[in-house]
Amino acid sequence: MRALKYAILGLLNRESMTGYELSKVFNHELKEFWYASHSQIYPELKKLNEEGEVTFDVQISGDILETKRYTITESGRNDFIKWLYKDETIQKTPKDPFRLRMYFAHHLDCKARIHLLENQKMQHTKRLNSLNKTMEQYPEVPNVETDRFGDFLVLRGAIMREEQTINWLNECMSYCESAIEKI
Amino acid sequence: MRALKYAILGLLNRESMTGYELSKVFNHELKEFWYASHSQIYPELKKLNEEGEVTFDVQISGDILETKRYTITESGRNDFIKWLYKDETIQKTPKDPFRLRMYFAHHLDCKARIHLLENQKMQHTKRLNSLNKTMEQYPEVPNVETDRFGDFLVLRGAIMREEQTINWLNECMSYCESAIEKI
DNA sequence: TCCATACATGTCTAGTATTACATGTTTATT
DNA sequence: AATAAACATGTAATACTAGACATGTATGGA
Repeated sequence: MRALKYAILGLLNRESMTGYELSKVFNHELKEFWYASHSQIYPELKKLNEEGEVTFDVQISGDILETKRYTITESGRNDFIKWLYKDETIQKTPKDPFRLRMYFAHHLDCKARIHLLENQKMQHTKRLNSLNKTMEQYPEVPNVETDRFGDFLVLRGAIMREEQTINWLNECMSYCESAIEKI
Repeated sequence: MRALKYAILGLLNRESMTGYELSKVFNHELKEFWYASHSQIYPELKKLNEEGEVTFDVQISGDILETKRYTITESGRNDFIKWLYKDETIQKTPKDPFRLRMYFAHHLDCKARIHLLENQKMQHTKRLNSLNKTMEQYPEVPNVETDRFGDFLVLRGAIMREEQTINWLNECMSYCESAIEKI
């Protein structure tokens, strides 16, 4: 599948970047649907270069610090566009360790369960707030032809995902609470 | 983290099972939040046995076919319960290759984009229908003390997740369609 | 001038996961 | 009697990912 390959090609297709810059993008703008650490990015760039998908120029920052600025090649661009059009089977539902825990939750007393749920809710709420903050940059739907449109779509998706998760957590808590009241 | 370890221990804590049976559970009941293929399960069972978390009895099905029925040990049960109570940091948002694709979608014309979105929607709708079918087994919320309660919670979560995904796909399509109308 | 933070690039190891390889039995249907 | 599908258990090769290890430069503030 090599999703990382296409993620990198897609970004380089916007503009030439260094490995370090790619790394920052993965851990900020893209982090709601893809991410990679520098220990994955540097080897992948090396491989893409060997495959002729990207080239690089060595530049000097300051006095001696070398940086490699990578640029997508024609072949890389073709591969990227081909990948973009591919219809795909939906992925398996992603693994979720918290849901695994809740699946076995009847071994916990209700209080412990609610505590775990509250903890999750707090963290998801934090994430949602931060996403909503980012959304303020988009007072209206960006033009479909710009790359800001893609940003906007996945940001909307991330917000909806967090809201839905919080709804689920609330529902779980209310079930547990109504069980306590029955006693 | 070893989530697979605890998933297996949790299931064996319900009842003794063979590797083959575990494999079926992972690919059916648990598949909305965890899964594993037999090539992961058999080595993990071997390891858990070496660690003293599970024991097994060899049984004969039919004339000569040997099957190993695994049982959780006291130590395994303790480890499992300890894991169950652990508060945890929420995981990173799961990677999603389709959202990655949508992020770069402005390179696609609107028709192609809608086609991809429709394809996703169809598949998620199918999954949602099948989940709703499963939900028919639960005409009411099961008792909190039973393991059916956990089943029910994660099933509700899976349904909400699919509904939300479909909402997002619809929203994406409507943005694309309104862009076509403008022309 | 010192120090902290950010910039910048890489490798290595361990853990996790997927797919293919490999083998054989049992049961139900035709 | 033949065949297909399900039962049953494993290993090997490959891929992916995270975290630690390793090294050094540049910049801005105290």
